Amino acid sequence: MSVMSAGKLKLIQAALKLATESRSLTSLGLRELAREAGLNPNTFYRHFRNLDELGLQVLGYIADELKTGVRELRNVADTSDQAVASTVSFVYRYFLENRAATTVAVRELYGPSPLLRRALENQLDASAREMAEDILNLRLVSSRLPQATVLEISHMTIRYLLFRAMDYIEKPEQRLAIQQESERFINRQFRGALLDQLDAAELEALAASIEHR
Amino acid sequence: MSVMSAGKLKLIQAALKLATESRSLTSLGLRELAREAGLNPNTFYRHFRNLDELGLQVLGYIADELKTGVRELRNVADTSDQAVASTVSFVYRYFLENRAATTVAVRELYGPSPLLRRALENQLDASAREMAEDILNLRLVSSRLPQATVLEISHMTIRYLLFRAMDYIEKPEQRLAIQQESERFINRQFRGALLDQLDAAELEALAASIEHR
DNA sequence: TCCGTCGGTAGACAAATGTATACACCCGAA
DNA sequence: TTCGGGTGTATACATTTGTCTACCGACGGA
Repeated sequence: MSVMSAGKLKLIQAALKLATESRSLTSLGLRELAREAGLNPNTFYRHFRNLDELGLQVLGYIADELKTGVRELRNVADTSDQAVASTVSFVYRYFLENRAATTVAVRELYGPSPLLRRALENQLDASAREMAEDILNLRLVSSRLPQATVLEISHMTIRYLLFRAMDYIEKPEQRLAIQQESERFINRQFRGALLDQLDAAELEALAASIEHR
Repeated sequence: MSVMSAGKLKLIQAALKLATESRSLTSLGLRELAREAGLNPNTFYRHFRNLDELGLQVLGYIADELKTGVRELRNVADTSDQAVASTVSFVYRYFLENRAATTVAVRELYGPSPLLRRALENQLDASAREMAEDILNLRLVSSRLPQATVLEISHMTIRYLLFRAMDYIEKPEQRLAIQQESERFINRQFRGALLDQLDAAELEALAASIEHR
């Protein structure tokens, strides 16, 4: 994936552009693609067997883009006090910078091509596992929460943020609201889960801490 | 919408079928549609000006289907003790019975046509408002929760259930797990929100109730 | 120097698509 | 009975699509 001829790159970027602004990735035409890339239609065949293969390569391309973001995410969460707020802010800014990749991912996650869907699901699962690991390693939540619960909430959160990113991208005036709403989403999930785990003594301690506020 | 000639109905149902099993609604071809419906291509023009108009009418069609379900939903929640569990179960069974409409809704909610997206968003907003009303009227949650919070959680829940319905439909062996996971999702949201509202005294009461378990 | 592979182009083909015009049938109103 | 609108069909046409075969320049290794 790292070394790629100019034409192939042009085709992939053309696919991203068209998939974002007009159609779904699965319904792109070969000639339409070549036209957008400024290439001869037949050049397509030099790089891809068919349109499905192009779709997969596009997914690989955006996966690369998104992976670099997840790595940076770890650093952010590491150094931040308010991990949730800064993580949410970072994630959305990141989706915004990669709006084409984000849009394609959202559209194809439940789109018509089983191949692309599987690939995307695996990608999201991997991200959820990484997120859960980070949360556990950095002790961001009470150790009372079972690992499975943290993983489940990570799953939900990632999907939630991904879909909500579409609104974040397209409705600039709502960005702040979406960000805060997302923070509430995450906090409620973890607090609700924690509530299920606490015993009476811990609840009393919690009550005391509130009293001293 | 109620009275409709046979050919028009055939075309709409053909669109639903094709959109479910192969393509996105926005990428359907006029001839492909007529072929599936067993009609002459030109018959299309007797009922629709263009393909966008067909899309809108399909949305209206599935909105009708889904609305009847929401009404029944109220009755279920009314008579049930474990409102969350039975509601979730009902909603998923309902989506399963209307899998074509559900699939189309999921695909087009963030799809390429702004027209269809707006229409679907309005539909979901209306459902969320109805859900929030029901929750408040039936006193299903503590009155300490602000109305805005209930509405926000309703929004999130509806979107969550809608998207998760795709997996529910397509992965029969995971249905029970998805159902239980969805219940946890909803319960955590409400409990987490409640935790934010409680004062110290109420927390102690909660602790006492746990102790007596 | 030669030669093979890689990336790109040119031209051609059958097939499919959206759309226009014109024709045929049914059925209710005048 | 006649007439007109609603519904469906037949034919036709330009355009677009995917794909095939053939040609071309560049360039790296023998």
